[in-house]
Amino acid sequence: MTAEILSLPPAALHDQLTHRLRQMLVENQIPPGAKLNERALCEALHVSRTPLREAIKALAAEGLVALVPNRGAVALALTEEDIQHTFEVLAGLEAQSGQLAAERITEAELTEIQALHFEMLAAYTRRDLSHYYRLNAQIHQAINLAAKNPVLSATYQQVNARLQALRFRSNQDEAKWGAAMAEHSQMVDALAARDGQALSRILQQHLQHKCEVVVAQLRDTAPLASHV
Amino acid sequence: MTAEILSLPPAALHDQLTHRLRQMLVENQIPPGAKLNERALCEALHVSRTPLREAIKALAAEGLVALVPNRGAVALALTEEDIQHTFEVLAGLEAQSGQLAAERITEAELTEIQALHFEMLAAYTRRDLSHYYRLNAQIHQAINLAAKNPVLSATYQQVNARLQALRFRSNQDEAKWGAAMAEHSQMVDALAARDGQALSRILQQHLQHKCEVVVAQLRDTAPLASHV
DNA sequence: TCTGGATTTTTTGCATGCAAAATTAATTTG
DNA sequence: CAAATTAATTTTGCATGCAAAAAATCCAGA
Repeated sequence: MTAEILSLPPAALHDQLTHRLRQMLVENQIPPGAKLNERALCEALHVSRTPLREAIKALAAEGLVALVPNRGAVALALTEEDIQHTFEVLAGLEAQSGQLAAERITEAELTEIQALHFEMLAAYTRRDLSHYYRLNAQIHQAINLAAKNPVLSATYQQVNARLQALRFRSNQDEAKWGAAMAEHSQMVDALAARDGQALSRILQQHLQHKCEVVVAQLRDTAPLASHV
Repeated sequence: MTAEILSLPPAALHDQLTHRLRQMLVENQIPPGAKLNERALCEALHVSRTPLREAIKALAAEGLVALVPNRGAVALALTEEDIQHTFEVLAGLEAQSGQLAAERITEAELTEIQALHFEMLAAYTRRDLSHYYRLNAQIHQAINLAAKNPVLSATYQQVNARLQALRFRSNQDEAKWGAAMAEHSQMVDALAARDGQALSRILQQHLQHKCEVVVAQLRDTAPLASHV
């Protein structure tokens, strides 16, 4: 299984760097608005500037960093408007995923999603935010894969990555959390019933609510940092 | 209006190259499957390899070229399946654009789209394919802009670019063309009525039909090239 | 102490150089 | 003569070097 992978040449350096930097951005190791200093990153990652710069250009095309002429790259810093626009697109992509997944999902895939859902219920019951988030992401990912459209998956991933950095610090309040959990239950029911319309609607709502949570949190925390 | 643009420093070389190469790919000056030879492109575009390679990495992130380890980049060559997946995503994005445009379009924007529609009717009547295509693209673009979501527009553009190369050589038959024109009339009506649901449905159908035309054409022409 | 401007330092952007891999050509061998 | 090696050429991938732009520092003068 891994034999062919081992026989392949190791991924090109610029590709490894793209992944590594993307991870750093998504995990907030490089916070929004921070400058990407080439020399510093080169030393930290033990590479020369050429492949690093290539990776940065790729991430710029993905929308994770912004290029400022003669001033290098800056980690994506979303305004409240940007966040709403991005969630709106993501909601559309998830709605479509849901629609298609309902049509194309296999029994095995459905079973796995149901299992993940129960795991998430357990994490919710324990108020284990970390596991909850991981399972949440896995479920959305699974629905996406069930739509059987790699282009849709790739597009979804790309847009979603821009929001990951935000959600890392989002721990919602009790009421919202319960509502999100309820929506997830509805999602699984709709999937089991192969009701694409319903699933689509629920996902759209779900993302809308998630957007509200994120924006609310931003309003709570941003003012503290604004006078720095 | 252009004053501030003129005062800005000229766009970075790698950025210019990204645009230039994207154009070459979209206009089929670099045909699908063709290798992007760095030396050749450097000489043709009078630049060194560094900014060229950066541009190629950006286009790879956009999905317009594929990177093959140690073998450089290859212009995107879509299989029939890829085309269907891509059209499916594009249809979803346009459907969302239509939905939002119906809610957010201004009178002025609607008027302009109606004007473009009549221009397109004229081009259709003259069987002027070139103008027809340009106006068609402009109308879809205008609907997209009317949705007032820059993230949606950017995502749409990126996915659409992958299909542009195909549509350049697509001149559909009479019946299909008439049907497409009829769909466009329905689109304008739905927009005027601010009926997002209807517009969304029509756009989805419209893209579905366009996909069928492109795939049919591919089946007609591809076998001729397959024994080369 | 604060401001304005010149100078130094840093940083970015691009060109070039070199080694490894891949491709092509040449040569050998059955 | 064809298949298989081997050698030569090309091409990619990465590191380094250099110039222009930006940022930081320093310093004079109010």
